[in-house]
Amino acid sequence: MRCMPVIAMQATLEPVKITIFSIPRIALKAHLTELLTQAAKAVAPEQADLAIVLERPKSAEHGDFATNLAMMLARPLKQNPRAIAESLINALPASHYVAKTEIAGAGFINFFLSPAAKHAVVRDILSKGNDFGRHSHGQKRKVQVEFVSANPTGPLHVGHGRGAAVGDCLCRLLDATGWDVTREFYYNDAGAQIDNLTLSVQCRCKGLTPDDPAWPEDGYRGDYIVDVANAYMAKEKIDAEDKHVIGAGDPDNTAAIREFAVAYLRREQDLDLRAFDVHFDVYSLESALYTEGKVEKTVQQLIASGHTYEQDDALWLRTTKFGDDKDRVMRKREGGYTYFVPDVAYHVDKWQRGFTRVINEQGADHHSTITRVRAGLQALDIGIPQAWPDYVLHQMVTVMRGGEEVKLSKRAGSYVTLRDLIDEVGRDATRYFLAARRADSQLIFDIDLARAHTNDNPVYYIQYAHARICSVLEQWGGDTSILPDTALAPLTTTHELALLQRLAEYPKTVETAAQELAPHIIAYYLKDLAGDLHSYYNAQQFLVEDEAVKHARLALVFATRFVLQSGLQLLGVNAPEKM
RNA sequence: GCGGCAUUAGCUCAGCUGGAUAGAGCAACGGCCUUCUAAGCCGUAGGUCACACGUUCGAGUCGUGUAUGCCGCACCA
Repeated sequence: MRCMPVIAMQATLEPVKITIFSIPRIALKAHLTELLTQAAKAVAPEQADLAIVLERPKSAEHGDFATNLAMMLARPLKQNPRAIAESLINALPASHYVAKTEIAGAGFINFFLSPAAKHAVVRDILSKGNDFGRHSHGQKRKVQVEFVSANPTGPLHVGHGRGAAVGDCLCRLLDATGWDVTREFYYNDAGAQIDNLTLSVQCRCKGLTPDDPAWPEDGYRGDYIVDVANAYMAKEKIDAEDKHVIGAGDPDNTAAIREFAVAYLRREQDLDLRAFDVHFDVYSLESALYTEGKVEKTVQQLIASGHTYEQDDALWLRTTKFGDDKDRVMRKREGGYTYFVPDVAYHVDKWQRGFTRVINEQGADHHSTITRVRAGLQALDIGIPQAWPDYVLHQMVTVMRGGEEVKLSKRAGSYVTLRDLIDEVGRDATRYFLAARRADSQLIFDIDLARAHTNDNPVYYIQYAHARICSVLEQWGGDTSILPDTALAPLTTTHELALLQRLAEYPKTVETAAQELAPHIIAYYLKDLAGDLHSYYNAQQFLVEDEAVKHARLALVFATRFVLQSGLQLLGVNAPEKM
């Protein structure tokens, strides 16, 4: 059958009568590592410090765990790897958890776990419920995640949507791994873009259109500007997050227009985010950094640090000392500060609030700010680490509809907004599609696919797996509280073993996704898990006559349901009980 | 020109600290509903992992170079 593997059976296999309540995957791995360490000590005492690597083979034929230890020892021992592998296996202590070992390929040692070891994960899940897969590695340390941070100059577009989906999932992942997460949104409500917004609204108030010769060159041309202008002229009341503004109705009152327009658009963005089920703990305003004197204070400290200089009537920061390719202007010739100055002040504020870990999720088109902000923080010399804060950058989103690209252009106003997507394809599908790709690769959002209620659509595929389980449990009608104590010995088919294996990988998957700040790993895992469930479902009946078999299978799918729920929750996607 | 990201099946994309025969989904073709929801399953076909060198037992993965695409390179944000 298999191409010439040397099978070495363990001397003692029998007494698996031992009760295994819960063997986390990691403990199993540690157990095998210990066995190998002892074997290595016997075979190659000189190489005792060699790190033992155990990995999960891609193919089930290669067992549940494999090690390349024999290959690593081949060179120092000057022996054939397969011969070394045989010696290692002979020196391996017996274990209840190991059913079989074999040598394969160039000298891999494959481990096949006993059924009891594989079943353990079901008990583990059913005792922990939705907590299965959660870790406490974060030790309740504080982490702040800043994301979206759109300028209040227009509705959120798809790019912001990607930031919202990815950022929110990051928060959920960090929370699941034991961090104390603060979600923060930074509004750039000061500066030139807001002046431009104010001017654009004012022009609309006065009846100008973008086609008019008097229309400002960089003015915002979108129709939403008309809405803002109309609301202002109609003296509407805006209830924003932290203040209430009433339109003055006077086209010449620039200050009033500015305040109204910003409040109006902030409210719009808040509503969009709420519809996306994304919520923030803290909203920070750029304007507040000015009014509270934090910008000025930072500037004074930078000057005091000696890293600034005056040239051409402007104030410069010597960012080249901190890895930038050229120095940057801090205070412009006409007096105002450039954007990165309040941004540095903002990050000083974050640091002083005690966030030793900060993650900024933003579009890759803002990449250049990273060096500048970090340089400013380093120049202050207040003990901030060089690589602080962390950044997660997402690449551009291209929206496709009917096989054609829908162009994004904020200034032109003809772009797909986040709200458009939510309305058209639904919240779940939008969130899934925007979070299911690696952040640093460009994303093509296919509206037609996302809104398809067919098996093409991975969102429904996953949700359907969950709904199927719920349906089975409902038809069974029994009390699920008996399932955690069910004997699992009847679970022996390849479908069942595959599902058990997948479930056991969940905690590691969550940990990896959190560590790498990569929510898409969860999305892919869920697709695979749903696939295992669907295959199982089609291959075998769960509600069978034999009570022992039925209960064992129900325990397995019940456990699967918890993991599907937990994973979907990490993505912020619903787990419907019926579809 | 400089910097960042990318390049894997016809299309959209995975591929964990280097490991065994590179994987899904869609599209194509062929099967499965008197049985727990066919929003599902099973099978077939589809590849010079952009290219070239290098590192080593072993490279899609690491290094250097080249090509192509996107993004950035303001006294905008």
